[in-house]
Amino acid sequence: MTRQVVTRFAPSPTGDLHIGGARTALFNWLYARGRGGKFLLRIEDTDRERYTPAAAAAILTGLTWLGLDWDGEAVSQFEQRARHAAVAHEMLTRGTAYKCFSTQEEIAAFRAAKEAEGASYAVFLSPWRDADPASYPDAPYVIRMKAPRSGETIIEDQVQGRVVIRNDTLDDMIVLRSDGTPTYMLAVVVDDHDMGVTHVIRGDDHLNNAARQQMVYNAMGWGVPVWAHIPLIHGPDGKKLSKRHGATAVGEYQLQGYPAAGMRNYLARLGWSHGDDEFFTSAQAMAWFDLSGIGRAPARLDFKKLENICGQHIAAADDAALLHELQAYLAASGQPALSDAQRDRMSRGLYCVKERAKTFPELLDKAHFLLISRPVLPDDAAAKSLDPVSRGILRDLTPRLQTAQWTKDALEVILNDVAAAHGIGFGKLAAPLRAALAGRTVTPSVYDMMLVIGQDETISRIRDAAA
RNA sequence: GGGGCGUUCGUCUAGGGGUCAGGACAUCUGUUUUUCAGACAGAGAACACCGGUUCGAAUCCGGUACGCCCUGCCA
Repeated sequence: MTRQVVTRFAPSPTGDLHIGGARTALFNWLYARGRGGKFLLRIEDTDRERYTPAAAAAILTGLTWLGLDWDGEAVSQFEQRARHAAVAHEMLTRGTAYKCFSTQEEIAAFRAAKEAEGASYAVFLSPWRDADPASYPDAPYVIRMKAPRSGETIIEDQVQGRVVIRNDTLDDMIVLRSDGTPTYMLAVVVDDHDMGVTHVIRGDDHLNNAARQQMVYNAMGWGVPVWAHIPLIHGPDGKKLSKRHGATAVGEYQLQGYPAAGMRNYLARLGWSHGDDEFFTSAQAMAWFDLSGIGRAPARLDFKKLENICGQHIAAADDAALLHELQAYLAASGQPALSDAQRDRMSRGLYCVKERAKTFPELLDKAHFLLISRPVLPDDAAAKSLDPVSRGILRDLTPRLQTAQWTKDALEVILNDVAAAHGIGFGKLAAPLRAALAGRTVTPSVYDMMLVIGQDETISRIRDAAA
């Protein structure tokens, strides 16, 4: 019988949700959700000096915006510290860990001595590893894992393959500090075990750590989870992602108006592939996602591709859902909400603007003609199309429009007639009409605009411009 | 220093002994005898390097270079 899949995302709350972390969360989410499993969240907040509640909240906000829902309550690693300490002491009684009374000065001296012998670096070998408890001083101590000194530790990684690490390159890592608090290496293992995590999918910066952690599983006699270490994301220049590359926090993407579905699609495709599929829904991604599709090389962020994918998602979105997300964007970015009238027009006109927008700001810009109210103020370029001759043509147009049937076919006949009557091509008529209707030179089709804003508004706007 | 991982068009990637090395984004060039925007069509563009195994290597092996990660009483 196969166990239910349980994955987790375990960020440390040191700031906003990082784009790389977001992708790690996405992979875990996709893997669990695609298999009817559970996706858990744990905040690695054991470092109290760096912990801030605001940072922890920012991570939840980021995940929520991305649409990555987790099962149950987010677990606080810090709150499990008593359990961690208990496990460290159990390792002591099992003989898989020992008390080490070496001070940091002694450790530094040990290394200095080794370096003097020629080694530029040496793993610390504690003199207390096999010491008689009777010789223990009454002094602070740490608990170190009694790691195997020879042989090798093998990580069967679903992404990296079989990774072999010689045990003599690893030291007896500390599992419990002298103040009684657990270290990360102990805490992750205990928490993952306690939470029933079956698959650990995380950044490959943890690949080496996996060997140490596997030793803890073994020391406690626990089953080892399935490992999958995914490569990190780099900036467009191939260097490690940093503030210098612009947006690194998912919150920034939200503020820039990228749709969440597009973000998920783009992020999923970064480092993972399903043949040549580029554009897909989250439901498809869940069905397709598998560890075997993850690559081993780090990927770079490509904003052009992100935009392209987002544009496809906006174009394919259901109008009502799109309008809803657009309003959420407005609220999140601190912009004024849509009035009832604007929302009404938007829902009628979305069809002719959504195919040309890659982000929400762009969508808003393309929808300018249906957001504004009279009088329409033409921008400089549009004003040039409204010369005296063109205004005369627009004046000839209005009577025809007043008696027109408000359908595309009927309007097409009228516009062509008027253009012909003035001996000009359709384009020459469309330009001033566009300027009158939208005050812009770049707009949806003039027919769509007339249909969406309606007969009265169309005629009024033309009259305003022709006056 | 030691250890681990990586390297296919500019970018994301497919491909895992025999392929004209495929797709997507981006770029360039065309087309669009009624619309700015765009849409469409086409083109250029890659197996890091050096050896080895093999009839045959982008694919397997070794090395080099470069990059990243780990090497904390951080996570």
